[in-house]
Amino acid sequence: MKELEKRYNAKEIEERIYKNWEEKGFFKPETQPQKSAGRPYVIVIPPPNVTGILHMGHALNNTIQDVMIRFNRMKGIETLWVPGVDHAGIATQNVVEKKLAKEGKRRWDLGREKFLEEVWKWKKESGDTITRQLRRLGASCDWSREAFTMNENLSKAVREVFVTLHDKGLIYQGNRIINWCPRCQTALSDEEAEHKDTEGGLYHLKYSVVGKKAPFEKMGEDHIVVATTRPETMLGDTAVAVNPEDPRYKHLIGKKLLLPLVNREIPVIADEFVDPKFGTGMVKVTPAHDPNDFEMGQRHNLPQINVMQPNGKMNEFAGDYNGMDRFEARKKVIEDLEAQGLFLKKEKHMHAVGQCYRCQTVVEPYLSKQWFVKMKPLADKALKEHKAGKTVFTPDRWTKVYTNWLEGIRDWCISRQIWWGHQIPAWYCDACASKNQEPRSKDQDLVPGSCSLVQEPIVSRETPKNCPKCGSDKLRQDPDVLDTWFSSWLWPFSTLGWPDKNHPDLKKFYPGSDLITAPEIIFFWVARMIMAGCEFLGEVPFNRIYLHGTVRDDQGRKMSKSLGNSIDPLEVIEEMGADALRWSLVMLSAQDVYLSREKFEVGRNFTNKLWNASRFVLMGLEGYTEGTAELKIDPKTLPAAHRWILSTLEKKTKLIEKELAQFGLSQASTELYHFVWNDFCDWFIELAKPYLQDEKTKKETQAVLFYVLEKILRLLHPFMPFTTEEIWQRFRDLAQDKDQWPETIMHANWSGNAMGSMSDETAEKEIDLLQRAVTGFRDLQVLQGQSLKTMACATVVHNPQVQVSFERQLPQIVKLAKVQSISFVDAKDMDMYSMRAYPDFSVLVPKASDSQKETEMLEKKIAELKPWIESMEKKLSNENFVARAPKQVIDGEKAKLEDAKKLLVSCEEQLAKLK
RNA sequence: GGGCGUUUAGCUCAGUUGGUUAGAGCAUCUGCCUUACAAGCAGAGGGUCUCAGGUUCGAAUCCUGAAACGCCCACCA
Repeated sequence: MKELEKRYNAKEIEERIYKNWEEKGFFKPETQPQKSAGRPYVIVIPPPNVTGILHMGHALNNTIQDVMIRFNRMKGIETLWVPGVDHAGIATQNVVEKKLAKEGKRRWDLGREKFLEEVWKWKKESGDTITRQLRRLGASCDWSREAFTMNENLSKAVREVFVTLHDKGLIYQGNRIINWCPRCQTALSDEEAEHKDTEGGLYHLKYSVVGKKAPFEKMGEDHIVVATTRPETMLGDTAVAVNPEDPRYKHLIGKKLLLPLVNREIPVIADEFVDPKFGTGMVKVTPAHDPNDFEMGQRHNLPQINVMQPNGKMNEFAGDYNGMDRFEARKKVIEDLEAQGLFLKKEKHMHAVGQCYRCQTVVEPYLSKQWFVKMKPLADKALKEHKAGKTVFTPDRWTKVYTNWLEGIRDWCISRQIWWGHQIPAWYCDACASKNQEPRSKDQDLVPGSCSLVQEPIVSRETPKNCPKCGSDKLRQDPDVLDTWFSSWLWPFSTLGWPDKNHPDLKKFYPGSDLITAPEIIFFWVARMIMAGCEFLGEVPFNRIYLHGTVRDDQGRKMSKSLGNSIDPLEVIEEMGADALRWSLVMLSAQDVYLSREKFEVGRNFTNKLWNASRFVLMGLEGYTEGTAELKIDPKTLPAAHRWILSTLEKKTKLIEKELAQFGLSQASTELYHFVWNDFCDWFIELAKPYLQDEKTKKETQAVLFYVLEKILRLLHPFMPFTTEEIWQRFRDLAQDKDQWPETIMHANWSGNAMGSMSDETAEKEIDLLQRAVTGFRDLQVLQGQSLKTMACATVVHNPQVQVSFERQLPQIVKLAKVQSISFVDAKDMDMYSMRAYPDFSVLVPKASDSQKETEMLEKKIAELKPWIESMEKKLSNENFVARAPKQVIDGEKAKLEDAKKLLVSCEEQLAKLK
């Protein structure tokens, strides 16, 4: 037998073990030896960005998934965890653009094709990083099924979905106000604009009534005042609106105003939207730069004047401000208005400003032509499935977040003006375009956007060669690409071979079981996946959704690179091992995880504890040749300590299984922690030592140690796969029935093969008594500042039944309490001793020379007991209590009261004698 | 403006459908290198369960209200 090394070498062991697992194909469902007949357990990974690196959020998310996967695999359920990465359109493009910027180049300098080559090159170089890091974490994904959103098949799925929805009329093009990121220069969906409360200004501007000039005399007569947060957009104003019922301004409706700086005449219109109570009750209307104004513009048939370029600089319609950045223009507009006496004031104003979720740039509500998905019909299907109980959220509170969003769903803007992604499968015919050269209206010229052709596009699964109308081969594909999430929302089935409806993986593994992810992406991803599943497969893609906490730093801030507060999981792995990282994360994951470096010590210390306990057990097994996965001894013949640990093992196993079945990972790990550390290491190993010395009990003790620790390894394996595998292999080497043991602990049954019940209440009571007695003696020794190794101690026991147990455990108590001997004495002799009292018994040690401490101790105890007894008596004499409380509670309280009274009497007697 | 969450020991958090003197880890203090483990062992101290009402025989737990902090959503310029 190989002995375990004195120190656990995480790095060496973990790398070696993972390599072996993967090479042997242990992660594939196909190689799993024991499989039950039911449905398989399937998880799809939330695909990390292809160029990303592993951060703590990933570490937590993937640890949880791996625990669930390994747990189910060991339960004998066929298990598949599909891994993969996301092309992450904007994010990846930004990374590559930044790289180019260092060489002083922009993407347009290269052109589309060259640029995409660069991105693919970058993907090749860094694309493996994240999956390599997931392996380091121990993730037991089936890498043979690794997917990538830009793979051939996934791209095919994207086209299939686009065309299907288009044919159903659920995908359409529209001129709308969307969120525009001037830095990324693309449209964003509503979800991609993060609203952040910002203190800005509310600027009050004066517009003159046509024919009047500053200085003005009366507001509402010769001029009006509008309030705006973005004064530079006034250059695109095409009206001013008032509420039709507002008596102050009724007379102005239909009058013309002179828009300053650009000197355009604009009408005063009446619209219900205007809230008379806000600002001045007059609203400047800029249909091309504000969603509300856009709506109003539609209602009143107002022109839309776009005054901004896609990069956030003003355009030629902004007159003198052409070429100026929007924020610069904001300042200049105010300065110029002030010079003309048209700037009234600036008020401080808190409002939510949208920011690009990829680069934090302030987004601009911007009018452009984009592709949209009509979401209502999809959302309705998902809601129907939810009402049928098909989507269960844990924790439950997220359910409402999910359904509320679906109920108020808005159309999804899916086109992006970037290059990295799935190009939209829509084509325009240049020949047709030039033939029916419709004169484009002025309005349309004012609307930028890359797909602003008037022509109806050809939407097709296959790239068309010729125009179906005129036969020309001069087809141009829509330059836009699809939102990254447009491929992600197909993930649960595109990774399983869809749109091939007969793909064996799809047939076998769809729908999946659980989705495990962070709540931040409920809308982006979770809800959309469910909608896609319902729409295209007619079935929700997973039944349970577990949303775990967010990883934060110890001040509660989100971990992020820019804040510099992130802890690199790989550094932790390097330093303490993946198991330590995993264990710590799981234990902390009851809710949001607040991290600091020291928090990982729990995991490090625990792996170390397990390692050392195993070392001890394996050393103690020297010469033992009867190790088997099953206990071949009748538990009834064993000493109480042995029966107790077996009983406790069984109890805890059930408890942990229950927790894991309902995503109680943190609770399960805490139970395990205490079982292994306190019950097994602190008590059982210590109790077992003398039995190992004795030839008569040696073998049975070895058998129990072997059995229990081997089961502990199985229970722990989902959480700390590496350490448990390493140790388990040593047990396997030792096992007599080696052929009964699978090649890896991954394939061993999680709770061991079912045996007769080990539950043993008598043993549990006996060991509980032993523990309290030992603790009592230890406590007294410390209190008295003396070792009792050479002293005879004593005990007083009232209950004859307890007396029997006590006698049986006496040698163990002597040993563990480190006292010379223990004898039973009469209560009347108690004054010769110091005492620690318990309900059933008292432990006594010879008195210290000074009785000072002794008196204090007794007085304290009495002071504690008296009020308690009083309140308990009151409680028990309460008729209502006796009438309504359950019998067990009453009996328990009564027994406890009796014990306390006895105790009080003996304490008082002793105190009297002392004095 | 809506919705949600949190508030328990110095710190981080558990606390299962209300029920036997409220628990753990870290930190602190005391004593130990006891041949598995000093990343350890054995002990100790430390809590008006945010506040105010209510329901109940009984509340950290249920209800109402308040405060503080945090998160999500929202087109009031």
